[in-house]
Amino acid sequence: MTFNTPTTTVLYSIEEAIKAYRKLSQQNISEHIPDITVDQALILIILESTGKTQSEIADMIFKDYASMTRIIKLMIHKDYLVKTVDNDDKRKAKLQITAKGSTTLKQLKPIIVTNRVTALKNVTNEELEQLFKTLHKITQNCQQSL
Amino acid sequence: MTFNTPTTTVLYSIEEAIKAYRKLSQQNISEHIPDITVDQALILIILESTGKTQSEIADMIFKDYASMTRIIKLMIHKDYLVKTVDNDDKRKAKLQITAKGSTTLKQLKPIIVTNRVTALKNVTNEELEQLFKTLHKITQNCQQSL
DNA sequence: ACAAAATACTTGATATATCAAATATGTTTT
DNA sequence: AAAACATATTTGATATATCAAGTATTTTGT
Repeated sequence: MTFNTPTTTVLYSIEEAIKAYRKLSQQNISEHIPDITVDQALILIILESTGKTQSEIADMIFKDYASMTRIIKLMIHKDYLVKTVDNDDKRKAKLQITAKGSTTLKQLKPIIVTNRVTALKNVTNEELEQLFKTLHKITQNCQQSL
Repeated sequence: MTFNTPTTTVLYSIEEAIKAYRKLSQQNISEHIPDITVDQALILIILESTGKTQSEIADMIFKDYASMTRIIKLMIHKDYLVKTVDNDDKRKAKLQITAKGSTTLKQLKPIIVTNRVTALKNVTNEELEQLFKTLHKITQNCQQSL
């Protein structure tokens, strides 16, 4: 069991890649929509297609529920969302996209597509599939030993 | 240019994998050393082998300089590090590991090795190499278009 | 029906992330 | 040598991450 420098491990490369992608994404989003973050954009997109609850969305984008509460609060304050109580289960929050949120969503989509294309330039389908597989293996390994 | 749900892209899988790994790492570290974070552990390891400045370490572990200042401040407060002014260049900070830091480092190393082994269980060398290559490509793609 | 447990979300405290502006020291220009 | 610029770090403001504890609703067990 030799001890490699942390910067030489593949887990470091994973971190590096995701940070680079986040930076690119945020920058391109901010150029057009100055007051929204990558994660807030994600939340808008998820809300558009599904009627998920706050916690379900949090799980989808790997956020803590506490963080989620605060992010949602800011999005409401910026008039991207409105929040009402779900009458079928009053514990649940019903989140809806506002008109401003809808307009923003339209602007966001092509930017996000471009970001993905940029990030995955010259990455073949085989590479992508392999990447998926290996990452999934790593994720499973980590989750199983908890 | 179709718009895929964000959760179906490989960039999502990258995020998922790194979050799972961070959670595993933090949990295993906390079991033995309750008051240190994964990143603080990394800083100790980097400081042990090199005489890097604060900013250089920040670059290595993808931290903002402002964050770095605060992390270091906490590590000093917890008696893992001491900080003095570099006499050759008084702008620079000289960081040194304390006795407590040294002891902690000894405890940390096997934990970190185990975490890596756990995360990469059943991942072949070919897969690892391929993973490195593809991630590097993605990182380059993102950085070049900034 | 009622207490206990579970679920969905919130709040508080503290750490970290990020951007912009500030400070202090070094280097270069003229 | 003074001004202009560059580098290393810090500080302030705000957002987010994380853990623990709290509140408000269901749901379950008996």
